[in-house]
Amino acid sequence: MPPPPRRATLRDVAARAGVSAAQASLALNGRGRVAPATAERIRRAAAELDYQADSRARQLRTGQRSAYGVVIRNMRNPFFLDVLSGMEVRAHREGALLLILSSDYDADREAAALRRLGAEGVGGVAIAPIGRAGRLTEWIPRHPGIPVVAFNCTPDPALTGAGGTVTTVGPDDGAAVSLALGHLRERGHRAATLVTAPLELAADWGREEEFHRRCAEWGLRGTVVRCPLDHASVARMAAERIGRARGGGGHEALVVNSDHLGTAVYDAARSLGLRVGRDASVVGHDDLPTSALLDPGLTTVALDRALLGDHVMRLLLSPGEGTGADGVRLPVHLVERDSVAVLDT
Amino acid sequence: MPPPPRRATLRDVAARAGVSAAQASLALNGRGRVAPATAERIRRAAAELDYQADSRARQLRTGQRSAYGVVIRNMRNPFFLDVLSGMEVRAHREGALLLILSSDYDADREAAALRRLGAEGVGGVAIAPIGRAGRLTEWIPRHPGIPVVAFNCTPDPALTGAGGTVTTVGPDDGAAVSLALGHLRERGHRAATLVTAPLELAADWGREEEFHRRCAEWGLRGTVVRCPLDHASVARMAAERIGRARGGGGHEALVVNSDHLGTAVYDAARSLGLRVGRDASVVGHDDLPTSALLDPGLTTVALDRALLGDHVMRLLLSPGEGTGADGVRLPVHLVERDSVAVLDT
DNA sequence: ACGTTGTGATTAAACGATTTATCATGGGGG
DNA sequence: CCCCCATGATAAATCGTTTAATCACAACGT
Repeated sequence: MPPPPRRATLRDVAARAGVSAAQASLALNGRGRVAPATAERIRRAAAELDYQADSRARQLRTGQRSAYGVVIRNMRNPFFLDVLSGMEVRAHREGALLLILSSDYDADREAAALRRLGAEGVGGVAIAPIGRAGRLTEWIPRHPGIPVVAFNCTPDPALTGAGGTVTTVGPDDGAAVSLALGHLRERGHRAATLVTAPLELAADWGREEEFHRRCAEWGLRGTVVRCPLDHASVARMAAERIGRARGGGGHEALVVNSDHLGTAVYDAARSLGLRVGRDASVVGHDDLPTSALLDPGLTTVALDRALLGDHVMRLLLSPGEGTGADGVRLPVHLVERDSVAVLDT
Repeated sequence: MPPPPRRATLRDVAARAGVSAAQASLALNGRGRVAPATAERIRRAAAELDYQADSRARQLRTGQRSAYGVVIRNMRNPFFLDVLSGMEVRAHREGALLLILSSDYDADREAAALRRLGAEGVGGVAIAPIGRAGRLTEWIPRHPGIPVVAFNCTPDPALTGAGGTVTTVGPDDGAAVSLALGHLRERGHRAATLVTAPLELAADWGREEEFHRRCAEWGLRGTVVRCPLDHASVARMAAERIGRARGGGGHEALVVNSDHLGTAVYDAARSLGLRVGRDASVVGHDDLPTSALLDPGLTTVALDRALLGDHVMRLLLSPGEGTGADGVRLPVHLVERDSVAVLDT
């Protein structure tokens, strides 16, 4: 009986070609001095055995790395899918692999994921961090030379100062806020509410600062409310605020950081027997596929998600290339639909 | 100047604990005979250095594998996102990692992805195959002992017979077709059209066979049309068919294999100035988030996508456990909305 | 006093690839 | 005739880990 078949190894190829393993390696990588005839024999042997170098062994020896880690906040948000897709396209072009983990908005899981990726010998880590800097600041100096790209968050000096090559890429927070607030202002609004995550989870505090600045500049009454970013919590919070505003003869205009939460606001309005775009206003973020289909359509601040993914991957593959101190800020645009009421002043 | 910092290695830990690398390894893995005091010293050293065993080296030595490959058809379909999410949850519980690649409906890319995963030393491969069996049949015998789970496709004898541990998990095609056709029949339809991918891409031919069987059984006029499964092609095809049916005084009822394509039918109807659910009918598959928001709501055959992912991952981790010859068929249910017209006969 | 047993530690070999140093051989030039 | 060099091939070290084989040493029984 033949031995149980196993994947062909370099020795097998060498043996079949009647040559040493060293020659086989050199020939297949086209590196050393190998007689043309021998090289050909080796290549044929490799082809016949369908030889493929064990990537683990190779990487162990050479120290090079071809897998890249991606830590996202959760796997159910279509937003990430498009980002991943953008990353995948470029990764495929460069022969890189993507290891995908979810932190699930949990700091411990995030830390565990990072540890794991470190052990796995990954060539870089793209992460949508939760909270400000967090455990990432500890990880970075312990993994020197491994580029980190933080995406979808505000550039954090604590991070870039941690020693490694850290780049941040995300939407241009300033522009996003301006767009949302500008739109509200144009439609006659004098007040706006920014809905953001609890302090320990929020990674886009830049947007918040920008919000205050703009409100001051434009004389809007700006409020920031922190709220767990799940559907139920946001719906509850929105219902409460919309109700209160209406009671006082006012009008609640919410700016939420995802279209997912926009729909929560719709539900809140509906539960109050009110209609978004008339009795209350929302501006979302991301322009998800569902947003155009809502009734009324959700006005939202959008960016090219695949482009975001592409940038992330590019920065992972050639770190720090052509980026300023505060990373890459991607252009955003407003998708104007009907979720913002026109107020006559 | 101190040497450039690198990740701590087992030797470093051993050195710091004043002991040999072997003892360090044994102590950290709790395997051999090591004095309690020494073990403690080693553990402390490891903790101080934040040591984490290099997974590549370990796997090279032990032959164990902890990464699993996932080859999906394309990354932009939210369907896969939920499947991935389901996989990720279980993978995380078992300490497994997910390597995600996209075949992009291209046989060569699929083959390349498989080769790559083989070289990467994955512990198993989950794949949503394109076409019937395809290159997968060559890959399997060359990678003995590596479980393969084909998902979202009809069980293929060519695959299960290829030597390895191959399991198929997907929706119960029979039930899905029955549900769709049954619904049409209840609403007075006497004819139905199944839209499916071109032969070389279709992985769910079982559904087609079932379609014919049911149509015969229920006396429906069943047509199968093959069509590239992108929005434009389906829209064109649908417009053509709907127009023709109407011209002949009939009514076109399409069964499409994804809600993505359902929206293409909506567009086709709209371009003809017609309304789905009245002038033409569609039954989709998957119940995507957008489907409920369409106007009229898209009637669709759905399954629990996270459960699918969970099954896939479970079968990857403990191959062949409690599964019959034709794999796991998941229950499906009909989400009844308004995209199917009621015909009075 | 001496072999036995057992404990705790070390040495060394492996995993599969890459790469440096070494070696054999034959031809050409002095 | 001898030396040197180019060419093509090989042996051996290495990456970081695990693990089988070995070893040092003390305690113990007879």
